[in-house]
Amino acid sequence: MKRKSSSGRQKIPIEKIPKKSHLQVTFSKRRSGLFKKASELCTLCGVKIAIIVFSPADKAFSFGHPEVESIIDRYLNRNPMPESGAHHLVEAHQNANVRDLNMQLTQILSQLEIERKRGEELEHVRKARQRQFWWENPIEELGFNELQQLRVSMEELKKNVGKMSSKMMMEHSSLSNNSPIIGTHGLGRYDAFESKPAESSCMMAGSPTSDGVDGRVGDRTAGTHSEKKRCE
Amino acid sequence: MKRKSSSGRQKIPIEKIPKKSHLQVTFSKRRSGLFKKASELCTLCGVKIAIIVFSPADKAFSFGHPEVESIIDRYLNRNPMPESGAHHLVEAHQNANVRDLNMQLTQILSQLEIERKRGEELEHVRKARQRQFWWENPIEELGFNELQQLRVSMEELKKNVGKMSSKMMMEHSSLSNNSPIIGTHGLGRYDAFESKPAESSCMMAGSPTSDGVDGRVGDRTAGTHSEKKRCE
DNA sequence: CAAACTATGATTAGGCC
DNA sequence: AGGCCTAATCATAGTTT
Repeated sequence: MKRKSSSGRQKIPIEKIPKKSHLQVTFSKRRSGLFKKASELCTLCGVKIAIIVFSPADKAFSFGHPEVESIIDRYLNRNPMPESGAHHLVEAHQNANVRDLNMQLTQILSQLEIERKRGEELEHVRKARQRQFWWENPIEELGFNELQQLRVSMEELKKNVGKMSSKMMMEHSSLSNNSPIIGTHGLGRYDAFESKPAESSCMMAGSPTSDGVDGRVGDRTAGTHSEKKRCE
Repeated sequence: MKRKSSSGRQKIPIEKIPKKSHLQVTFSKRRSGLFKKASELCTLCGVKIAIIVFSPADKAFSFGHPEVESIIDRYLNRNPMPESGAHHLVEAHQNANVRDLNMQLTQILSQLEIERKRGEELEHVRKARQRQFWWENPIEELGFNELQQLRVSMEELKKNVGKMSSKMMMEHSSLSNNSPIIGTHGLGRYDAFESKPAESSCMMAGSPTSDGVDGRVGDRTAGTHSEKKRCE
């Protein structure tokens, strides 16, 4: 095996990177980092930010929340009065595509953030639950009433999972290639008790590699609570 | 002596900070961090960057190398010609992509919501199970497994969408450039920002600045503000 | 060779002064 | 606002594909 696979992050002097390829990589990474920071600042403090970057190859990269143009506009004429120039509508429409794109992107990013939090919350619940499972000490007393109730609950749950999984498969098959998500082999039957035949279509491929949640150090923001609702 | 003068840096969720004073501090710190990052990116890669931030109190802070205005100008000056047919196609394509992304995201969100509900149900079941005896009911385990698998799948999907989203951002960002303009402007001569933050290129605009307000007026239509974006 | 992943240490920022 | 102390996050080099 290897023991010391890398020397870790090195300090580099803040001066122009001579090596072109290296520069390109650094540029990409740092640009994303910058945009990410900006986005965080946006949501944390609820402020408006616009960033324009001209790459070494003179490409324009921009980040804007809510939109680059409105912020620029406000900056240029520090006159935050409602715009009345109707004659600019034509021009505005011409750029509508780009602006709309930006806006949608902003929304998507924000939604993604929310979704990520949800996922983490779920995982937390799952882990806690798992722990409980292990810890659990069987009690010999069991009321028939409660057992039946539990049974009903499980049936419901199973049904729901089945429905969901088939739905997911449907939607996924419409997706593209690089989604090694749900396999196509059925797990056969797990209808250990009264089950509807309809749900035999529920099949999940266990992908053991995808549980890298704990392995990744960065990128995960552990939301602790946040019961928030979506904005339609 | 001191034992543990602080608990160290804590993780905070990326949502709007409710406490006003805290928000102000965070804003200041992160803003300088952002500007510093930008300056490093400037120096390292020799690129032009302009950042405009409107503080919670609506003050304008800006960072620019070489100057905000020139960069803004360049950014704005590169899209007055709509009749290039090729661009139209590209934009349409990207819009389609984004729409598609949005659609998928919506689906994911709704699925996630369902999953969350199931999670709650599971929690309920778990609580019940704590009191009950369970050894003869394998169905529960199966259901749990399925749910786990579902979660894994969702995570995969989420990652996928995240990647796509980022890719879209990159593509979109680089879209707005298509005309090679002047690139020679003697950048790369400013050395370490970190030693002296008060360089000429970094200016915090407070209030006066009179600022000739060059002819750049208007050109904005959608004045959507952040009020409606988030539901807190 | 570029993209992706990992290990690791530099850097940032949250909680307190 | 200005530091200190840490933990969280990030950037980088090395490695892999």
